[in-house]
Amino acid sequence: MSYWLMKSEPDEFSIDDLAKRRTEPWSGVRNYQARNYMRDGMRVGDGVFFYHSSCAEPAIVGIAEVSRAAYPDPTQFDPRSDYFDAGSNREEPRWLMVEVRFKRKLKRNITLAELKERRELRDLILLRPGSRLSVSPVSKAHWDFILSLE
DNA sequence: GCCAACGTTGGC
DNA sequence: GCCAACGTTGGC
Repeated sequence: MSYWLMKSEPDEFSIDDLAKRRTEPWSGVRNYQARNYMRDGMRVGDGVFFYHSSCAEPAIVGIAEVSRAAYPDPTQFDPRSDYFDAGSNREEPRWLMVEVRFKRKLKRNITLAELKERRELRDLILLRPGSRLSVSPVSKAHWDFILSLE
């Protein structure tokens, strides 16, 4: 079992939205590294930290799990979608997505500021300078440590 | 293959 | 809204 962190802007899709929907196709990832993590790494049942980005208080706010492994993201084929990619095609889809299922909200939000204070987390990909990956791996040690902060 | 220009991300 | 960091694009 592996662990991951996925970013979402709460104005677009928040942990409360996921709680209501129960499961959500994670469409719109248009970064090759993030796609490769989904394709090569993410398996059904993997743990996911749900992170709120681009907001007043960036933080890990909840836990989800992978409920479906990578499959082609249909929005790449839809000319009306913001995520349309004219360079992709159905025979060889360029972009993939996974589906995630809500597990629970954290008892309290663990803020980016707090994560940065913890020496134990200095290698967390989220905290690497300039890291903008919307999907990134989390080691079991980091996963367990972050949960211990809850 | 290089690299400048451009667009995006995301914290602040 | 600013801007640093990064990825992508496209001319050469």
